[in-house]
Amino acid sequence: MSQLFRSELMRGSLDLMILSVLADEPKYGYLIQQSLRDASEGKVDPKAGTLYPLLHRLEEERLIASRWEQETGRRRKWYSLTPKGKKQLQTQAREWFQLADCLGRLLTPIVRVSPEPI
Amino acid sequence: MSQLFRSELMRGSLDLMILSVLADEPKYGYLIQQSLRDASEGKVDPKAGTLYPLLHRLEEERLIASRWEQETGRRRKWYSLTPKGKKQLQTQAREWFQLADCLGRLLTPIVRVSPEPI
DNA sequence: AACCATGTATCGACCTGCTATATATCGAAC
DNA sequence: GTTCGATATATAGCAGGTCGATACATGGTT
Repeated sequence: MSQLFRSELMRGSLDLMILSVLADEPKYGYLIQQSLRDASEGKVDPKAGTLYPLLHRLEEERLIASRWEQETGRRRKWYSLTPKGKKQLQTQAREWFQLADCLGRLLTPIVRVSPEPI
Repeated sequence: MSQLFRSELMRGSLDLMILSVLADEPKYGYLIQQSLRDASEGKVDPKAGTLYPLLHRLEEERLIASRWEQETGRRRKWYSLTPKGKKQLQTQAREWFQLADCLGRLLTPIVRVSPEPI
């Protein structure tokens, strides 16, 4: 079964993941949590105590905007990317790919020597 | 010119980078710093206040071992991977590639839409 | 002699994710 | 009809890592 990533490994990537799952359409917190879990096959699963403060921080930075909705009786806070957020997503995504390149180059000879045991 | 990565983005990856540059041969702190800077084209450049506490922590966890040497009059503390450290390097490297896969899948449609401007 | 790169080390500040806890609604099972 | 689990948002306090600033010392160059 897929294991959770160490939280320390994801630090600094989580906000990027949030922005990316909001790229297509607005989502509310609980749905964002599910989207991440689904997209990562269960390996990324931020707890509520992690997710909501992060959303508040992103909103404070004007990268996302929120709106309360009450369609079916249950109140939900829908988050969407602002133009600034879309720009930030592009920038951070490119930065992340560059870091991935660097680490990939560092690590490739290492895992090549000893492949993962089944 | 190449820019430094945000420190938050590298959190949780830096110890992995340290282990990887020690994979081939022992190095002392200052040399580790240079190795990372060279391997990353200047994008990864941990400060002394970051590097040395990290090395002490890795040593405390028995992932690396140290030995003072004074060949040319200048005292240097040489660090080398322990067997436990080699194992940890393998494990963390594979974990990192998995995370890279996840984020890659999340981000690929985003950067594909708007490629990096020259 | 002054300066700079080298070399190791510690401290407090800051940021971010965690656990634990709180509140509330909805649908299903009993 | 009420108990329970999933849904849904929120806050407080804690843990851990990177930073800048600072300190000290050596070697080579000018």
